[in-house]
Amino acid sequence: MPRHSNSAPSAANDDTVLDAKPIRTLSPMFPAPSGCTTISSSSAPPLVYVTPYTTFSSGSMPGHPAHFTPGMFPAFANSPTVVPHLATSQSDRASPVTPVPMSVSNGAAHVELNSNGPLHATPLSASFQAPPTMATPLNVVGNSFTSASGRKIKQPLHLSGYSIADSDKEDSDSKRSLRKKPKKTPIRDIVLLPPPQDPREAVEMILMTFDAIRRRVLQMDETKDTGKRPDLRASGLMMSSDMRANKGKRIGPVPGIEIGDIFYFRMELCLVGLHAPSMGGIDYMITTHDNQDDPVAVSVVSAGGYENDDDDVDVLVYSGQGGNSKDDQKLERGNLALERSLHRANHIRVIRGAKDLNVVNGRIYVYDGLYKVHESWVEKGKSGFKVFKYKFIREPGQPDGISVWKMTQKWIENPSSRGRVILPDISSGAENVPVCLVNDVDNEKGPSHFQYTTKVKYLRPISSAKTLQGCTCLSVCLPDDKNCSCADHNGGKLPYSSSGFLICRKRIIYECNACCQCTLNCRNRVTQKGVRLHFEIFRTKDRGWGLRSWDPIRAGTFLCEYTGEVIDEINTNDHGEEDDYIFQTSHVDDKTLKWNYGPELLGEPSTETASEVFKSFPITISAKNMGNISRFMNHSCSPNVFWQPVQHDHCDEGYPHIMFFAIKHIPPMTELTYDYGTSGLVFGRSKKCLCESPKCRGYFG
DNA sequence: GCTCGATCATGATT
DNA sequence: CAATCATGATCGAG
Repeated sequence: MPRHSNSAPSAANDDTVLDAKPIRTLSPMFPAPSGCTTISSSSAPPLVYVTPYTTFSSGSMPGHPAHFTPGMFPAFANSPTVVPHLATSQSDRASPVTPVPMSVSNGAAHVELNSNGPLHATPLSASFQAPPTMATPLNVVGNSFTSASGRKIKQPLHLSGYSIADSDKEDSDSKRSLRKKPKKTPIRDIVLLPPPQDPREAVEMILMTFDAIRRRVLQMDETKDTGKRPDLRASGLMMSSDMRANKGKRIGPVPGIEIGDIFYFRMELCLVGLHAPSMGGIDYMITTHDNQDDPVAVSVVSAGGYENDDDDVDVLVYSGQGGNSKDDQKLERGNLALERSLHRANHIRVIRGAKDLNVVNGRIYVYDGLYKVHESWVEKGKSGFKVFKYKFIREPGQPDGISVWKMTQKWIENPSSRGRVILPDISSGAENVPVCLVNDVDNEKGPSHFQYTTKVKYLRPISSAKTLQGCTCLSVCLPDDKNCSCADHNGGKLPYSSSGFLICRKRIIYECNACCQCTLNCRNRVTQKGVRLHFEIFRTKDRGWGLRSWDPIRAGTFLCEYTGEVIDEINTNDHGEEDDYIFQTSHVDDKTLKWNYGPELLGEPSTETASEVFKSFPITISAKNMGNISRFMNHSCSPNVFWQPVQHDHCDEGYPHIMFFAIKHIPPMTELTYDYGTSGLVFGRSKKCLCESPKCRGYFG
């Protein structure tokens, strides 16, 4: 039961209108009886929400300094042309084919209505008020707003290498010179990628780019004392380039974000429009109601920083902000917004923090869907000061969120608690971690027989003119060691972060080998140590068996190797059936290419062009008769896994190890898929694709 | 040598 | 603007 179907909209996304039935009084906060709430009839207005996919009124979209053209970015040279879908309504623009900046194309303009008339959504610090006409959507993303907000812009890292000839006239010098505030980073120096039409694609691209920059900054900064916080460096660069999705606050679901999505940094939540404050736990917006400002909460992050109990997955008791155990909390800011949300009964997004021991800081954020505040009260905290408490209850009918995470955590602690198990370890102890075989779907008893192997079986002894060479690093290879020949071999830098995440896709990664002086603890030995995650082979609805993980997986994490028999040619069996377990390096998809993006945004020239990096290798592997968990990984045109050639025990560069890594953060229990690619003109070998991706090519293999 | 908490300094956003 | 359920580094305990 994968929760993330590529095509099926979640129940929450259909939720365009807030239900008006919960009626509550404006129960006074002071004094409040501890632990109880007053419910009585009320005239509290229902809050109706219109999805942000309303059309833009002509001219409401401000001029945007960032232009891109298809093909400007190398890897998009053969991508479909970006459709300038606002061109018709933007006929007064200088250029009729100005593509839409990402943050605007995702539809940040929205309006809220209630039975009493329009309820205008106004950003907190917006200095303008839109005319209160019902028909006009209020655009909260205007450039004038963002520029006038006066936020401190950090100069980005050196940006060069690309230029955009087309400079905007709207943001003229005269306009700019009037402003005293620090001006926004000139975006024209950065090439923005075309915003994908699909909101999910847009969100994924933002997160992927963020993490690519973050990893690269981390790698660069390791040798210096300066420059901490790669997450902030990456997000600052992206924010100043307006590379973000779903800008502008909104109530309810965020396009492209699905329940269960996981995040590793608060800034990721900000970049995709899920939760704006970089530290604050409560995000709220000012609405107007009866000509009065009325704050309502839109999202909260429950990261366990306050004294909360978290036993029930559908209930969240959230503490108000402020006080800091040194003072009474006050009914202001977020606390006031939550109180107002109680009465307005609007949906609030909840992002739950959870412990993940695979991560250094041990924290992960899970989007858990929409909740409503059902009660509030005041109690004395441990320090004796007043603390606001808000009881959130999860709206029914939504896909499982944090409950999936809690379930898999239990299984990891005690694998026997996993039900519907056919085989507790399909590898029979060959892998470091047992691999469950399960079937939640039908009565199939398991895949047909094969020999489980963690090693590749070569046709003949691997021959190479060169012999293995090793580094002379003692103990472990260090990032600043100029004498490390292995770092040298990888282009001067160690290819993995200190915690073992791949930093950038390369044609081949060279890990330390048997000839190296360093120990097995060396960070340049990742894939050679084998499987680290809790995988399970599971029965899919309609695609046979598949692979997924109990652990949440961070982008860049090594998953497993494609093992099997190296073969010369693809054989059919006695019955003329094709070998369904072939791996070839024939095709690399867009998303894998994009994985390397980011360093370009840092001003680094692309060192290797796509054609060099992704030139195919002669190796063909069949996992039909023998193999490992990789043989169960299905194809998808929107994959979450890619392959990366790695060398660590021989030098024959035509026959590298094929290692799989996570493209993006992958929630537990999400099916792992990679792009099988197309073997070109081999008719008859193509199979109908069932991946349900909006970008599905329709066939593969 | 580790892991785990507590504490601290430095933060970006609205 | 100042407040904020971040981060990562550092230090000490176990």
